[in-house]
Amino acid sequence: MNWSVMRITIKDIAKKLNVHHSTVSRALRMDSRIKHETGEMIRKYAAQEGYHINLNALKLRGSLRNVIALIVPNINHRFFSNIINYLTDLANEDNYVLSIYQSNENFDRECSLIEKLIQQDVAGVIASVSDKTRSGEHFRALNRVRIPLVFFDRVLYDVNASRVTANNREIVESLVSELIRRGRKRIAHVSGPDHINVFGDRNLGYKNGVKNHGVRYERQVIIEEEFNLESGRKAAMEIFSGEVIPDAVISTSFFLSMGITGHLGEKNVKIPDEVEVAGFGDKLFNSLLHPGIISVEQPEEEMALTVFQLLVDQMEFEGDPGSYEYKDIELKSTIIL
Amino acid sequence: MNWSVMRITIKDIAKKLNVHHSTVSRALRMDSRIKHETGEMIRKYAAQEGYHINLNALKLRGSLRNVIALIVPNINHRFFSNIINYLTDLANEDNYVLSIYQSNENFDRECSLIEKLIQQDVAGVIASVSDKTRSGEHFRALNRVRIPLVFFDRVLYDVNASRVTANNREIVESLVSELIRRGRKRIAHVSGPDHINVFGDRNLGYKNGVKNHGVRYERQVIIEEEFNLESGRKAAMEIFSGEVIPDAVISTSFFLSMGITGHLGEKNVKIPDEVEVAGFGDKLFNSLLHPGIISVEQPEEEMALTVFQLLVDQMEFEGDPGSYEYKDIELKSTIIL
DNA sequence: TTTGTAATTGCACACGTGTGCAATCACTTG
DNA sequence: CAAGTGATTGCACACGTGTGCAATTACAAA
Repeated sequence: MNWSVMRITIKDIAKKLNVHHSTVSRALRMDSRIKHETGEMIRKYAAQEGYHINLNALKLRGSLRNVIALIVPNINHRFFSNIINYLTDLANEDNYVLSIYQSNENFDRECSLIEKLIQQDVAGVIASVSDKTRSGEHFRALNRVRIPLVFFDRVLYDVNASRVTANNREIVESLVSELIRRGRKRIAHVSGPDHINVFGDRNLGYKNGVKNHGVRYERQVIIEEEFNLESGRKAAMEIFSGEVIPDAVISTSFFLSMGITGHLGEKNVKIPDEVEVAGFGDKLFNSLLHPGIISVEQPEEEMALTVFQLLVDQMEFEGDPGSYEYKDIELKSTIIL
Repeated sequence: MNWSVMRITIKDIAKKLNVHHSTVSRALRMDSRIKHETGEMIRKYAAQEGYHINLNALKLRGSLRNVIALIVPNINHRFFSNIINYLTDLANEDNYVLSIYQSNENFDRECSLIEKLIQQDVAGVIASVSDKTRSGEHFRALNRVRIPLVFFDRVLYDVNASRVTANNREIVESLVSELIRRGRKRIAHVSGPDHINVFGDRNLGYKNGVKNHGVRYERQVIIEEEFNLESGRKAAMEIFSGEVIPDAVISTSFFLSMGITGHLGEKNVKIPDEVEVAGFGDKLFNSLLHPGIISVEQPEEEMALTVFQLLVDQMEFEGDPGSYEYKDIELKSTIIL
């Protein structure tokens, strides 16, 4: 549709009504300097002709920056889609438009997305990085052009940005304690690679946990591939194939939990009697899957709120750029029994 | 961060290197008319200074339209997030950027989103409307400014647009047949209001189905509020409270199914022996919830592909605007036993 | 009527980029 | 050396909007 009939502009309106385009501009913006009568005539004509202001012109002039970009690894994930829900509401309340992008756990796409955001001159960026991302070099481009940036959940530490995370290490330590309190002796852990802070922290929490309680048994399976039913099943098979099998499993993701409980179900292992399963992932789905499952509820709403406030704080900061103090905030998750 | 250090532009580069900005522009675009040596010097300097092209300027000139906007009612929904996954890939392959927006089932937000998209002059719009939307008046604004539009799933018929839907009526008819084939005599239906095509079609399919088979029993509960566990529970309570209770239930949404099976579970009703449950919703989650559940699998990937092709077709159409033939395409869902 | 003042509108420029055309330059050929 | 030719670069304008300032108009007071 390149023939795209030229959209009507203030100049077109001005020409028709024999006024200057600046007069039209003022009339539409309800500038008090325009005679009421003239203004009404212009506004009426504009409405009748279906005039739409051109935001690209405003953005070019630098008089409009109303886009907040959100980059998530995968929309198809309760945690992220819940965060998105909260953020859209918050952005709308403050008259921002939230543009949502997903990297699809693809590093190159993350890079090109960032470049595109810079080129568009967005007002701010909120990001949770892909699981392939190991360095923040590409995000530093945002620093250079002074676009405010807030990481959440999966964060990077080699970039100037505020960060909001959950207390992943701590909560897994607590999970271990809780399981031990319940009499479990052999707790296994199915998680992701250390280079992603979320998993690294949880892995650390697991190790600390078993160490704190002087437990000998330690069994951790790191899933490098995608988290899905299949990888969860494979992990479960691996864990439960040896001679000494665990009596509890902590899983780092909903889909892994699914795979694990699926495998156990096939083997007729009773949950939670024989093996207790605890995991991250949506409370609702966890409880639907298995009433007995212990789940970690992440502070999603609070996280969205905090992220948004930090971003706005940065966007509205007026002082010397170098003097802005980025913040690292850790929120508390909850264990749902 | 209003102090936002002025981004470097081609004019800045031109000034530093004592050339005209048009020369810089050409050099960066690898125009062959620029002497190789000059070009290299310019590109080197630009890279070193961290130059980023300003897309807003390009968009203003009209020489760039690379944004496809996607409006969904709710991202927090497997069907939509799956579609989003497919669409992002497709858009990326064709060098479009997919900007995702959610109306949150809010009519006003849908309106203002559309207005914003027009103001930004996006290349095309893909939409699935909110459940509050009854008229397409606000979408017709896209027609007026000639922005290509494709509806999917929840569509409107009073707007010039292509439409891609699943065979909702037909598949529910088939569901009814299948249930009857399995010996069920009293099939209930839990669904949404008629004014949304998706539900209207399914409701019709249900009615046709029972009529086709000469079944006397007909029980349909229309949920006007949000679809969630609670509304599903309430519907189940309503259906199973009377004297004559059904031996099968068809549910129109995953969360409703959840609520229904939850209620039946509490009453110790055996699924699928005593009551068979069939429903729309993600195959994966349905089967996780209850192995015995019958689920309708919608052709998500095919739908995304079709939608995208129709949009591209429209965007690339060069003929007389009035002569473009919008298409209505119905895809086939599958019943998973 | 004249002057002064307030109300109203017009003018010119800026934002960053690309492009048709003219101008300059270098170099070859006669 | 002059002219012709091709390579290279500069110039001016356009895209749509907003704003400081100047210019014009209208109206009231003297």
